[in-house]
Amino acid sequence: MSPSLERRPPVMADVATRAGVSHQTVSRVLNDHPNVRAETRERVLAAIRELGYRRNMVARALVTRHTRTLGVVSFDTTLYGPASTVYGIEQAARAAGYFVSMVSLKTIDTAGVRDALGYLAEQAVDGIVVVAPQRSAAPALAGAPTDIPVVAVEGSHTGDVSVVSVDQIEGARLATRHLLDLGHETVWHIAGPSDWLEADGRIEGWREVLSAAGRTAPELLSGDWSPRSGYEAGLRLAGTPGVTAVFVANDQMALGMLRAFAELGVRVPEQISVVGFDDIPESEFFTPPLTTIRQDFGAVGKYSIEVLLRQMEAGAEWSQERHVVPPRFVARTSTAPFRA
Amino acid sequence: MSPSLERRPPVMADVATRAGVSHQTVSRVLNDHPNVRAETRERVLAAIRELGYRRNMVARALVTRHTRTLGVVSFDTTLYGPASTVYGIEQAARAAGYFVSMVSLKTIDTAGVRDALGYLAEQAVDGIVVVAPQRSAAPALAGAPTDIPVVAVEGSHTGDVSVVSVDQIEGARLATRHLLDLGHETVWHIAGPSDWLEADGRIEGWREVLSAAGRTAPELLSGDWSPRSGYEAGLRLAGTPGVTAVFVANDQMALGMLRAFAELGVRVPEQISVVGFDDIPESEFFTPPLTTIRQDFGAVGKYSIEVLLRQMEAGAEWSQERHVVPPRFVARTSTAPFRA
DNA sequence: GCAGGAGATGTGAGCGTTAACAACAAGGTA
DNA sequence: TACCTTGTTGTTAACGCTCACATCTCCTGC
Repeated sequence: MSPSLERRPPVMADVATRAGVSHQTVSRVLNDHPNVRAETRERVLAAIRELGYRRNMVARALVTRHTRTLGVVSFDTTLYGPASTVYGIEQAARAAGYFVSMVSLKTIDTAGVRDALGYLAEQAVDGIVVVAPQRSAAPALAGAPTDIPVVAVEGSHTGDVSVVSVDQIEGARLATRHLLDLGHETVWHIAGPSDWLEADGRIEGWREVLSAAGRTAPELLSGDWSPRSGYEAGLRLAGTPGVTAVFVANDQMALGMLRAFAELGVRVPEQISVVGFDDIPESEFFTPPLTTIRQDFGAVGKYSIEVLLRQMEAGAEWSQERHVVPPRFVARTSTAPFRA
Repeated sequence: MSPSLERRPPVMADVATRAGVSHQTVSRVLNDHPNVRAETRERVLAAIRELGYRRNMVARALVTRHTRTLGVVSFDTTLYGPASTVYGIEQAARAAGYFVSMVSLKTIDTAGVRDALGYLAEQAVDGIVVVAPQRSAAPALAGAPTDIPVVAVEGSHTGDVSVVSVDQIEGARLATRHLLDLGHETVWHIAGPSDWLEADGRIEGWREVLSAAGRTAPELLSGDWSPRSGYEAGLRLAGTPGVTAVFVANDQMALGMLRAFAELGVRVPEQISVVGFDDIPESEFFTPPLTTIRQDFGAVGKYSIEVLLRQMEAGAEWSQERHVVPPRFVARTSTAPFRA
């Protein structure tokens, strides 16, 4: 078999031969090195075009020790929040000239996160963003490989990794305060799963505003973020006397609650006011349109890449940063003044 | 400066020295080569553990010409459909021992897809899945690099790439037939954006069933998948006499329509029956719960990886495959028999 | 008119791994 | 005993690129 039959993609040396220069000059052109004569550059570029040459990033990475790839570890990217965050991360990363290698975890646990970090380290990514909103991910982050910069999104502040997150406590404050301002005596809360840091923050903000106003916090209910769990909480609340205002920890559970209330003939907002959290695209069209707290997931993704790039530049002695994105109150028609 | 201060991660040669063997033997152990004495293997593994050695996949990729990375090009992974599909792809890829490099496009156009494919080719991915449901992506796929296997998800069947998709036509048939079976004289349809192949398929199935039943198809309305566009279509339809059944091309637009009907006092399903498409997690809790067509996005992702891996094994002469995932009718309470 | 410097290009080594082949020991067969 | 097989290990050469350094040319200034 003739070796010429083995059609291999052209390499730098082929381009060099064709352009009548050395491979090093080709490299210079490709890397925008200043000291190349314009005419030579043109000749090299022409050869590249003619041969359909594409630089082998693997060989390049071997010597530069940079893959220009960032790793992203995330939990269930089917959910709107993680999906939006990862989308923001990906956009920002590409804008900065980086690729993104994804690892989506089905369940977040220390071993899962540690494995994911291990995979990515082996892949030699230049940096890692971990979107791990559960408390159980923290130990894995604490024991992360020290030679790769890591940024946590919505993660806990333990360990020495930088964190970018939405101010959950402030969001909960906004929601609770809004309901109190409408004249409600107190506000019920449907929390997220107990392992989630976001759920914690929302409980904290809710409790804080309530006690600052001298109100007693009602019994805490909680769900698992799903519409169904909100539905079940709604069924329970509808049978509880004296409930006039509910702050639900996310929009999907709020949707389930609205459904439960509709089935039982409880009118929203006339009888009970409901506030959600997240502001998913659907919320505006719920029945009734949901008053909620908007999280700017895109901004979170963007900032996480900013912080990560900064750490990558800083090299060995990066400093731990924290970036907090403010939430925003979005008024719709699922809340109304309290009427006895 | 002493060179020992330059703490570099250990390489294969370090492991070899420590274990008292050659680097090639270390390589053999790492690659599960059979011809290594058990005792030697143990010694090497011990050295690996002690040194915390991790194989450099970049160097490996340079010589094997395989990166064990798959590229995924997708459109707006914020949407439930693409997000779920990509999630399925990622899970299946990792199960098969592959990493996933993501490129999310903000808008799908020929240039965007071509660029994305170019990036991934440069990254030397072993295969590419393109989730490009728009017709305008097709030309880019047709001119895709021929040396990397490509599978299109929900893509058009032109060109020589393999395609995995949900049977959109059949889904539309199920929806339309269901409404006719309930006694409705005809069925209105709110289509998706005209550039989307899925929108086309749903129109086709709808038309087919209608004409097979000898009914005339009403004027075709269309939206952009967003709840708002469904809301606007709903406003229009509510003012149109004789509308008793609507098949909406996705659940989000159906949500908007339900909202419009609620505002105008049109009762669903008593006055108008509504069927959606997708079965997003929220649909079950709409007011009323939405009858819809479920797409198994996870299966689509899984099959796309299966097909892709098959093509990668086949090497140069792979054959074009098509895999169609059947949709499923999901009955809820947004539809009812026609009552004059 | 020639030293000195700046710009443009080429040469050789090395990144860390796997592939191909060589080498050697141990055991079985003629 | 000689010989061939089989298993185990080592040696050397790529893979395609960038880096450090060498070389050569041309321009400037005294």
